[in-house]
Amino acid sequence: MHAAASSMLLEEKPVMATERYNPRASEPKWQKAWDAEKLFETKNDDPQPKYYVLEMFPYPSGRIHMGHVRNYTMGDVVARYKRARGFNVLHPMGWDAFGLPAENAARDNKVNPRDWTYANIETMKGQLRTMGLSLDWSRELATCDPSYYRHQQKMFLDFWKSGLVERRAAKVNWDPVDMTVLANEQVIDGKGWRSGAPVEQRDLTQWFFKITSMSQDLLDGLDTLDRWPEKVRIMQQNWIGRSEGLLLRWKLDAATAPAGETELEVYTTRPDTIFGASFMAVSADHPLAKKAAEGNPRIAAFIDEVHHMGTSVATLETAEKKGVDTGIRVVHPFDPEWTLPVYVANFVLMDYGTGAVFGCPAHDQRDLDFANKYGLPVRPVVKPEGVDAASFRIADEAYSDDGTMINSGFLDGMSPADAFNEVAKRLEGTDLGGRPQAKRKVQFRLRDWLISRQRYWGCPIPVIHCDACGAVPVPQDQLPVELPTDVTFDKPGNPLDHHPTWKHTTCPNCGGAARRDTDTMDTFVDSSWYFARFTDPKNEKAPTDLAYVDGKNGWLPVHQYIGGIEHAILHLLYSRFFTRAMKATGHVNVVEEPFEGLFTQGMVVHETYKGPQGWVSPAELRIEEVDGQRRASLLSDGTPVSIGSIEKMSKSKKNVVDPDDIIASYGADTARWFMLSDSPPERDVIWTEAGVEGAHRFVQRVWRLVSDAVPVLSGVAPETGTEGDALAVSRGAHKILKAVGEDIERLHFNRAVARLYELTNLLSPQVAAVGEGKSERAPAVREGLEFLIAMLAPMMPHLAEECWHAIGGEGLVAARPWPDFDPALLVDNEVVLPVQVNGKKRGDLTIARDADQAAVEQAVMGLDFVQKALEGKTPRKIIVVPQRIVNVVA
RNA sequence: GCGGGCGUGGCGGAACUGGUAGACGCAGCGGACUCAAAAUCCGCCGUCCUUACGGAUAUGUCGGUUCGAGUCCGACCGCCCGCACCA
Repeated sequence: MHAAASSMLLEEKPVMATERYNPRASEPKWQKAWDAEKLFETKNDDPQPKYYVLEMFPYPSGRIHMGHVRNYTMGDVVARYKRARGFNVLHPMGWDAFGLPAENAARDNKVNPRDWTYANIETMKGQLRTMGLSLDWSRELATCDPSYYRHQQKMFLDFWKSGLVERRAAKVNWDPVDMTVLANEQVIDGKGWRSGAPVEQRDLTQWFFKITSMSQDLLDGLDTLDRWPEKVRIMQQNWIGRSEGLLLRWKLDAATAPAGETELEVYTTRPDTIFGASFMAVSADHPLAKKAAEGNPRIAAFIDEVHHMGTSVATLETAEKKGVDTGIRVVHPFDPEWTLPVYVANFVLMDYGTGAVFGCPAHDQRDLDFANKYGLPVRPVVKPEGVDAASFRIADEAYSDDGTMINSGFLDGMSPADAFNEVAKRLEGTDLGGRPQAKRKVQFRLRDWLISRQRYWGCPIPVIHCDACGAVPVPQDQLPVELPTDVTFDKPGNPLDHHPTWKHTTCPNCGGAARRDTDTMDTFVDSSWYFARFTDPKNEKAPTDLAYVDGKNGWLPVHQYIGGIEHAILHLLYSRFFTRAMKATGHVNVVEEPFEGLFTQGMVVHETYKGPQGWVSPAELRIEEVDGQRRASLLSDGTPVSIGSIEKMSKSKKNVVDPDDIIASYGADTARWFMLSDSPPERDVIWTEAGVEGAHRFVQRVWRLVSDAVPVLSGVAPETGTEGDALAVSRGAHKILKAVGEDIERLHFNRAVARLYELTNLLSPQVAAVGEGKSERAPAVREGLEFLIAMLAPMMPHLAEECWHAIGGEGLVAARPWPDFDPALLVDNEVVLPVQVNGKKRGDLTIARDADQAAVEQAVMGLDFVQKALEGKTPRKIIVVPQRIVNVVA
């Protein structure tokens, strides 16, 4: 048995007497049959109830991988199942086609990004077709197509008009070699991920979507998403990061204040600890810090140091709390005699709150570290319950839990929550410079969405810059602003900017010479509305058709969205924002939440192998078992290879299995079945050769079962059994039919798979029995077999068609309804009750289903094993849980 | 550090709202068929004691609630994921 089992199977010829199922012949045949019937083309005005199932669309990188196979198989099971259940199912597919890899390919291989992308789409589409997915290809879209992005440009302009778009200066990561902005993830240890050059913080004027204007709404909306994983909702909640606090202005001590400065505004969520304050800390970018640095080289040097501190996670994590005293002092709001120093500190962020905080060392770890370093006072103002106020001390660990106020004048004895309100109330009523000294403020962590990218292969921002008129929208009739095709990638920087003519145009306003915006949109914009576009993908007039996009006869929200957990925050949050923005601008009717149900599937993982020359792919090696130990060696020359840990399939570790190879050797159904077996869908699945072979064995087993059934069941009409073995068969089949339906509804595919194994195990001997002349049960067996085929259909659709055809079924299984179970068959007249004595199981009792307490008690006491276990004692009580269990307590 | 999740046979995993722990699959072992092998079919398969019948023990560890705990509660140990100076 070796990893490259494909070659073995390819040599196999159907020479045996028993005909094996041949997926290579069957699968294309049934795919053609579905296409010919246009079975999966969805009509918007079909009267049946709508069901929209969507898997996250792929980036056209060139080839599909096993993660796609898993994702799309799950979606396909749901789609086919719901279709069988009588829904008008929308199950579309498209391409997230803009992005940097196309530009890299263009630079490295001298191919046009468009050509590269469309060639990849062709390849991948062919691969997806071999999987036998029930997709409506007539709705296919690619985000790089002007017919798609023209509408995106229109919506950008609509959003702008509605105040949801803003152009402003922002600090960005600038790679001075590549001459482009980098995303935070692309900055590694303070250096550009590709150029390796130290990244600079630059102020650039950029376009933003004002997602923060919807912070509260995006947060509240999470509560309505009860079919989302808790985990994802919590991640989004933390990302939005709501906090309630106080904006509080401290008066500067006039003797120490720089000219023209009179106050310092801070944001705090702990105004209750105001009597524990011992210093102010401002960010290096704070105006007051800049003022203080004028004429003070020490402060200027410190600010400079902070600016050059790396931005990487590692740097921030280990960075010591540092600061420098500005010499400025502020006056405490409740004690004019009490002044506190103002520091510039490296741990204060300019873009959160006001860029300034008051430090309360006793109750905040950062402040405590800072205070201990600079010898600042540490005064506890909240004490835990049961601790003496006079002796309560804080050394190295700040106290941040609840308690009672101490050392705080008029706040003493209050709870921190009451103290918060008291301080807020008093300072809201105190005048400073003609305004209340404090104001309650809800603050969010969420930042506005910076969408400008200095890239070529993205959606052009439809704006013209005129020296006289400023930033002017491109008029409707000039949309789309299309990307030029004659671009070069040999210079660093933005090819759109380098293009000799593209950016030069005239101002739509004044007619004077003007320039196009050469930035393109973040590709997350493209994926923030594709699910809406699928509802009417050919519409040339508008992004969506209001009659079909949502509302009474519309598709949205997506009923079941399936994809990777890696999109838990950005893609899903952006889509939630975008849908709200579309509603605000009239592109959807009512929907705010685009995805009603969300499922995040686990990854496909595989063992890794390492030889003397580095990582080795599974296809290059052989695995044998020697004395219970698995050993790997190279196929080529037998060199031993060490078996490493199980990790996510990746090119760098070479632990990838190509879906094409698997489908070519085992067929799509085997790959699909394996993806659904064993592992719960939300968990990682380990791809193993043994597992695939197991799945393939089952395919053949089902085929054999049907082949055996053909001669004896062909002319038999299905019927539910009423007595004897026929009844037993029907009981089993109906029970499993019910369970599998429920499992699929809950996306518990692995359990559905286990039950289908059970049904196969149940039917095999029955088909044999019919063959041996026990024909009284034939109708029941026939019915069970039809159930099996119907239930296999969403998972292994080709095999199901072939089986259905073989037993003389009419039409296509894919077009048939899901069978109904008979609830009457699910209840037995007799039940087997486990009998416990003192909580330990001692045996079983078979008794009438409706036996009452007394009857059960009497029957139980008559059992030998109960008497034996009681050892002569009299039971104190007998607990009977109807149809469940009996427990005799002695 | 904060937040979330998970610990069940050799392995992946079942076990509904507390009610027979280990469904189903993989691997393994034994047998049938075969000249032989593959494929297939039948049987066994947590651990310990016992020839067997049967018994004891067992869901990371310790304790609790309960007639009864994999499931609920508390403490601890271990692993995984997310966030991370957000005042």
